Amino acid sequence: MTQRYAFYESPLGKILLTASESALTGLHFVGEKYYPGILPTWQQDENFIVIKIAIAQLGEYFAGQRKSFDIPLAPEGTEFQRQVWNALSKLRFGETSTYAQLARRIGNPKAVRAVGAANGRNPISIVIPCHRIIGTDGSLTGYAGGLARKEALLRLESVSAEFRLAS
Amino acid sequence: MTQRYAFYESPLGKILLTASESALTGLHFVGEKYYPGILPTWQQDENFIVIKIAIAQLGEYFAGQRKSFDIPLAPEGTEFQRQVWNALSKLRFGETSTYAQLARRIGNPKAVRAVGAANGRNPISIVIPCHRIIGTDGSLTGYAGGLARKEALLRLESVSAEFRLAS
DNA sequence: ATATAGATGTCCGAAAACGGCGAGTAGCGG
DNA sequence: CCGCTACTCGCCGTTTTCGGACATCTATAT
Repeated sequence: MTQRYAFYESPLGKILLTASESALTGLHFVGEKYYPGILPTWQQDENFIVIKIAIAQLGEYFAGQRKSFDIPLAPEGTEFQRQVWNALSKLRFGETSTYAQLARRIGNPKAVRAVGAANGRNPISIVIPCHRIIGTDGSLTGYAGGLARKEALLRLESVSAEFRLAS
Repeated sequence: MTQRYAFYESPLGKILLTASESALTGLHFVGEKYYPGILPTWQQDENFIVIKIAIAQLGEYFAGQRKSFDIPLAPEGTEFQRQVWNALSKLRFGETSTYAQLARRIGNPKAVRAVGAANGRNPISIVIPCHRIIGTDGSLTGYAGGLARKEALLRLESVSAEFRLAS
């Protein structure tokens, strides 16, 4: 399957975006744990419509001026993984939840660790907000892009949220 | 057919060399799996020209000072076996390949096991470098003279190869 | 002719190892 | 006691590993 891709320089590091014919399929920090790399058959195209939209909305997001994304998504994964990612997508800007809650939400309350794994394999970071999931005890526990980025994202969202409440 | 023969004491054990009128026909470790033995009609002669050359070049090879042999060869075997041995001879010092690759090389990609068998029946060890063939997964899998000798030969060549690169 | 064995490689299923967790317990200091 | 940390153990989907069953082609022995 041929894919288009482009890079975006975010405040947290270079990001690789990949897209199929009609939807976003990947969003990874360059060099992160599950960084997919680029296949020779893919073509670079920062003007492809889906990618263009994504980059624009990411810019607004990092500027604190966007609280939800509106991009067609097509994450590839197993049935279970898509369930998790679906539930993830329902979390709003600034909201956090726990692995256990997420497991309950998908009706599989004991699959806590499996949820953690699926969370880690989220192919579309930020847009599918896997960074909003923390441990029951409040610790960050893990992030494919590194804990520093997870903390930064959460701070960005909490600051903006507080700002919204205060204003 | 009358044959001349002689023994050579190598670092890896005693070797029997046999020659026809004008070419080398055999090179076996004494006691190895397909060791041919000696017929009463053959005559021992370590000064026969072909044998003399072979012994000299073997000495240089084991000393790490020779990377290819220049001896007239006359291995006896079926059409298929000679194809395999021919392909084998094109492998250079330090190079390794797999049974599958060798099968492809002779245009008979599915005859992997047959290639293995033909490989094992190689009558002129070392000079026809059947020891340079390993399994696709990297395992040594087998050698008529015993795996220990195969490993020793490969190590000798790889060490020398590295030395060659480093110098 | 026919059957069998061999210095392989591929495929498929079972089994084990591995994680971005949580709950429960046991030990420590205050 | 209370709070904290460190540890063990159960849970569940995914990934990796491992083992056995074939496919396939010669050469050799019946």
